Amino acid sequence: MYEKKIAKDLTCGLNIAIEVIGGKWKANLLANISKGLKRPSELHRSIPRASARMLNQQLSELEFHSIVEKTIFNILPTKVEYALTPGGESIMEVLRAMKSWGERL
Amino acid sequence: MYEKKIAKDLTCGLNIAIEVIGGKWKANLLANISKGLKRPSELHRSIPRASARMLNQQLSELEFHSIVEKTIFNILPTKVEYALTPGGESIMEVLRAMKSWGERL
DNA sequence: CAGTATCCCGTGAGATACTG
DNA sequence: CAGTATCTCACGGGATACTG
Repeated sequence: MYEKKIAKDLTCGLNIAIEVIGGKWKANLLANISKGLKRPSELHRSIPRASARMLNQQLSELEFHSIVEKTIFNILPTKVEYALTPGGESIMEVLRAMKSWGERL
Repeated sequence: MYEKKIAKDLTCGLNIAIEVIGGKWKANLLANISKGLKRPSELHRSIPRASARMLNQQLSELEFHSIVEKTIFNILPTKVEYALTPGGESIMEVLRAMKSWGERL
C-alpha cells in the first residue's frame, strides 16, 4: 500500500510533479500506457529491465495519484488493464516536452 | 567523479531527460540557480533538507551533462559560482511545464 | 567556504515462493 | 495472469572529520 511522501514544507508544484512522475519507471510506464499497452504483462514485456514487483509498485503509486485507472476483470485467468486518467493525459504533454528535449542535439 | 548510467538499449529522449534532471535534488537546484542563486552555500541554505555532500554530487552530475557551468574563483575564502548553460536554460522550459502541472487543481 | 574521504546504517529492490 | 509476502543484501546517503 502506498502512502504519501510529499514533504509538507516543500509543496511547490515542481516537487509535486517530481513526486508523481519521478519514480524510477513511472515515465516509462506512462509512455507505454499512452502508446496503447494496457496489461501488466505487456508493460513488463516492454520494460524487461524492471521487475514485475517494481512495476506493480510504481503502477499502484500512479493509481494512488489518479494518474492511471485500473480495471480488474473478474475472469480467469485474471485480466487487468490500466488506462490514463484525464490527469494522466495532461501530464503526457510534459513527458512529451521532456522527450523532445532529451532528443535534441 | 560521475560516470554515465544511461542504459545503452534505452536511449530514447525521455530516459535521457530523466537521467539528466531526474536526480533527487536536480530540479530544485536548477530552479534555484535559475532564480539567481549561484554559490553552493546559498543553494544549500535554500535546500536545507539535502546535505551539502548530496548537493555537491548532484551539481557535479549537472555539470557533467553540461546543464550547469562551474566557475572557481582563486581567492580565499574559496568562492564558487554555478550558472545555467544554454542547455540548462532550455530545460527550464520543461521544468516550468512540470511546475505548472503540479500546481493545477 | 568548497570539496573529499571514511565509516556506517536504513531501505530499495532482486529472487523466490505462494495465493486467487 | 496478477499480486503479495519474506528473506536478503548492496548501496544510497547521513554524520563526521579533514584538506586547500
